[in-house]
Amino acid sequence: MSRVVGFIDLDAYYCACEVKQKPSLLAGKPLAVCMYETWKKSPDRSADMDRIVKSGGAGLIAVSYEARAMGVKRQMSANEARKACPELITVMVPTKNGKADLSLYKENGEKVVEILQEFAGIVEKRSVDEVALDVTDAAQKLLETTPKELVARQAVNVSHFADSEISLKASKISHEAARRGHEGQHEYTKNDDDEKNHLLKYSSFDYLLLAGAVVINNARKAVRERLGFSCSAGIAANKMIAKVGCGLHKPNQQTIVFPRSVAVLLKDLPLNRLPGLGGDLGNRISSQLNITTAGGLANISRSILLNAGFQDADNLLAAANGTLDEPVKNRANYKSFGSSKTFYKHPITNLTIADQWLSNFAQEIFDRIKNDRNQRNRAPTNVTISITTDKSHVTRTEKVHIGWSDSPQPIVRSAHRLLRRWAGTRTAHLDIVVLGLGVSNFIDLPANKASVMDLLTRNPLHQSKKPSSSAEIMQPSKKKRTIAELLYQQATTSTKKTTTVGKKDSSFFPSSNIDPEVFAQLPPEIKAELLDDRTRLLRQSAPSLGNSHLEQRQVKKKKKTATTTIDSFFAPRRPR
DNA sequence: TACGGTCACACT
DNA sequence: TAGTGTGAC
Repeated sequence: MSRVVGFIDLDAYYCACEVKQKPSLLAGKPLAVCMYETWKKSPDRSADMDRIVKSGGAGLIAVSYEARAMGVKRQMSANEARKACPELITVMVPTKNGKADLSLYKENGEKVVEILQEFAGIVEKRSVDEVALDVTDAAQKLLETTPKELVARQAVNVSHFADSEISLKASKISHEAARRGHEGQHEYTKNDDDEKNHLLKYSSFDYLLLAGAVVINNARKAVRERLGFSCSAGIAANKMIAKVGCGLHKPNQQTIVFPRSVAVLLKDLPLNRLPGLGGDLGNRISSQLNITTAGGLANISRSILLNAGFQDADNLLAAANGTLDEPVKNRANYKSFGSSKTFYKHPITNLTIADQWLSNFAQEIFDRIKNDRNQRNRAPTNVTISITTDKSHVTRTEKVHIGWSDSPQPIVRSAHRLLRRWAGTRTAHLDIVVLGLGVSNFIDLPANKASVMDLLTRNPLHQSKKPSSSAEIMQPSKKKRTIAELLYQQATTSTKKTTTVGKKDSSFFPSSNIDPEVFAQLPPEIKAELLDDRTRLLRQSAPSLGNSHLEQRQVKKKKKTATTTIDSFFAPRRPR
């Protein structure tokens, strides 16, 4: 069953966030946001401070359309950019605790998603500035209440069409040129081509797309009016084509791709503008099969693709034909949070410094967790550190119990433990060039903080088996402790006796105040987690056998055996 | 001499 | 599962 998908991309988003901070200074100006100088120690600058820098600054991470028009490119450094465009205003990214602080952009991005959720049943947050919406239902409703001719007229008034001359011209230019800006990138003005299009006969699905375009336009208008952000959009029968359509006219414009226009749109579209083919895979396809466009790929037979070693031939062809139909995911928030920093010029050499940074990261991440937890009653269960040296890039993960804990300590301790797991016996010259920390694997929490603590905490005054009222359990005989604290105590006070893990539940917490009966009733995965924590903590007190030298791997250098399939966002998971 | 900091996901 | 690698913004 065909869907109506809108793909929304916020225009020069980081710049727009900065304009929102200081409109009188920045609105309408050629503007770029640059990185802080990662190698220098300088005072933090919070989001609300004046962060305009007249010299210095690292690479650009966002460029306003005004600046793009004057030749400023994203891969420039701030100094290069000012040279190319003397009137350019460069704003440095906010910093906190000695690293970039992207919360200004993240928080605004979440507000955008909240607004968009009013307009679509299914909302997929794809990045800080991109959202895909399934607006099929909303479009249908609109058609039920409004004459279709009127809907079509409204849509035509605010939309481009993918098969207009100007759209097709935009489809032919390169990936990089599309970013630089082109003729199609100006505020919408009506053109005869689109009017002509309107005179064509619409199919019933065309009307649905037109209705979707009206919905998307309303959504964009709401974002602009309430938050001040302009955005561009594509409307099509699937996510991938909606994204391609979105790129045809920017900023602050939207483009409809009718099914009949898909082939002509893709015919001369550079191959690397197909999502997922912008990197190695696209390059390999291009060079091995001697093609440069999506249309060219569409003409290659499946067997030739397979013979050339592209196992994902079916999806590649579906992408090239515009029929790849990955549904819009119902996910409006992140699946993981992370924090990282490069130390290129001054690599981290010892555990103490690394510990400090990890603690910083943990605090930042924990702030996000608390916020997220209050809104969504969920918490992560995995902690991962990521370490890059000259020679290697590795990650190390372990389980963590956070729950409703009010302290970042569980994350800090995990991070420090993982660091040592990586470092092994080596204590000097760690040479860490990039250090990162992340949390993932969110689980839903019981809505009520008290209830979980009550469940897991034995209260000697109330041993009865009948379920206690919360009023009863809310009067603890002594201060309740978190699971982490209990486990920690357990581990550190326990003798080195060997325990058969997993054999008899009730013997596991002899000196803790977790009620064994309660523990026995816990879901198996929670049990396992607690037991894992415990054994790990016990193990921690034993001398660790450094094995980092065995774990080191050569940094991958442009292996041609990359197996990545076309953009995982768009490609259906292959059956296994 | 240096794409910064985060994301999601496929594969094994 | 934990870990590696790619791709994208």
